[in-house]
Amino acid sequence: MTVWDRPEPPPRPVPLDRERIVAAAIALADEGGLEAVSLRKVAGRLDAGPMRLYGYISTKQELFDLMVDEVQAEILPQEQPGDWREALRILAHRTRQAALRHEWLADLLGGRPALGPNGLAVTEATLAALDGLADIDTVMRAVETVSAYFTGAIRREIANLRAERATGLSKRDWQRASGPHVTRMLATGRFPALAKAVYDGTDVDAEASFATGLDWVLDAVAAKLTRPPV
Amino acid sequence: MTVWDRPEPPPRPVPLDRERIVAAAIALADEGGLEAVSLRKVAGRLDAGPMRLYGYISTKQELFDLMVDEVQAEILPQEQPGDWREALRILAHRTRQAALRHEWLADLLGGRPALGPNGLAVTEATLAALDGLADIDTVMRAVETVSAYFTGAIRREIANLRAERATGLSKRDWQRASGPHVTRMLATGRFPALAKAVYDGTDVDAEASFATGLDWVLDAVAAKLTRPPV
DNA sequence: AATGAGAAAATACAGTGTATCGCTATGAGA
DNA sequence: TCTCATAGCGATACACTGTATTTTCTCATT
Repeated sequence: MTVWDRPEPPPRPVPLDRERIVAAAIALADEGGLEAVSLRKVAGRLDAGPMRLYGYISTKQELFDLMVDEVQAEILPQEQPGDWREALRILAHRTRQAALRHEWLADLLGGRPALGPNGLAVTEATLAALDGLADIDTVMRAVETVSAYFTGAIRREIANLRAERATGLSKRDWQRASGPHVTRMLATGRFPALAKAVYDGTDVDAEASFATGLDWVLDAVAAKLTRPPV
Repeated sequence: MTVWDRPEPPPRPVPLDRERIVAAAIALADEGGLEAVSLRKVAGRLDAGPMRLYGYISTKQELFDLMVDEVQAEILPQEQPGDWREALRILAHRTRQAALRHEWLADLLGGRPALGPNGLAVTEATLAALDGLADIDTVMRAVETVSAYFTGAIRREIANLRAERATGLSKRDWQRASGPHVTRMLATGRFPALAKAVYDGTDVDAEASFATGLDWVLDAVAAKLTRPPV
């Protein structure tokens, strides 16, 4: 019996692992946002049935956790610079850049504790930057404060970016002229400070604004680090 | 023909308005989190069919927007204190308290621009606190920085709170002993700074931690306000 | 060759957001 | 008082979701 007579063996299912699953999910999210990620579509990209995924994750939320952890690998800088301030600044900016590459990250940022290997590594890097410069509690407070800032700032930035994209207008134009509701509200005179900000404020670009706020927060941290370390 | 002969008129549908819809949605979210809010359930609480809601909102996302705006009314303080620092501190704390009352707020905070009447009022109050103390751009940067901080901090606090609740353990105990994964990771020695923080750090309560970080950020703002106002 | 175990697939279910569509009750006009 | 247009409402429908359960199949072992 030659090869030609024997039928081909039935197609074995392509092997799966978390890495491939997460990669597919990230690709979907990059293309269509978080809500484009469904277990069926993820599995579909891997030529598998949806239930197949449940061997690797036990809930969709866990898939999101894996996605976040995967992206946090992009955040880790190659090498740690000496200056604590530079280290924190870099971490913050890299997080921001990751969120600009993967906008869905903004929806997940800060939503759950990041306990994956890369998440822990990011936390480690953050703490390490300040290690020894003050007592542990001060260091922890500093880390929490800085990361609360950039988490919040990134979320707001992405939120605004989406709003601008949805209306097709720059934030200023939209507030100033074309957002009928906002315009009307400002016209009521009930929001004088806001009106002043909208009409007289300079339209500074997002990155600069992020960097400025970050510097302020880092200034605050610097001031607290002057106390003697333990 | 007496009243008794005449049949009752057919039951008129109970009138609806956004206020009642939003109240029902908030009640559901308070009880079961954001994912307990479905248009069917909201409508059900009002003895209406799901499609009825589409006369008042055109998308579920809009319902969320209305919910957020409603809760922001709780944030507005009754009267504005004279000191800008006190004003910002109060706004931050009231936001935090609102999020503790309505944990789902943490999921929505910063997710979309808050353009509802109460959202605008909160922004106005925040800007007004700093009005005249510096040039507009500095004031805006200050407002953005402070609110980025407390947005991020609140989100993290709620995220941790949920994690603790899910495991039934305090954050420290959970990290220190019972979270097998974290324990194992720390034992690898790859996260020395993190291990030190977990084992040697003091377990300060969430409100104090929030307040401390907030004070630091306010210090930073204070330092920038010293420049001459316009 | 039969059997057992394990993985994958198919099916199923309860629920979701939203589009569409006929009905019906209501108020305006005669 | 009757008729008619219309707006609002309910029902129905659709495509899709996350996940439980059941069925089928493949392979290694006896």
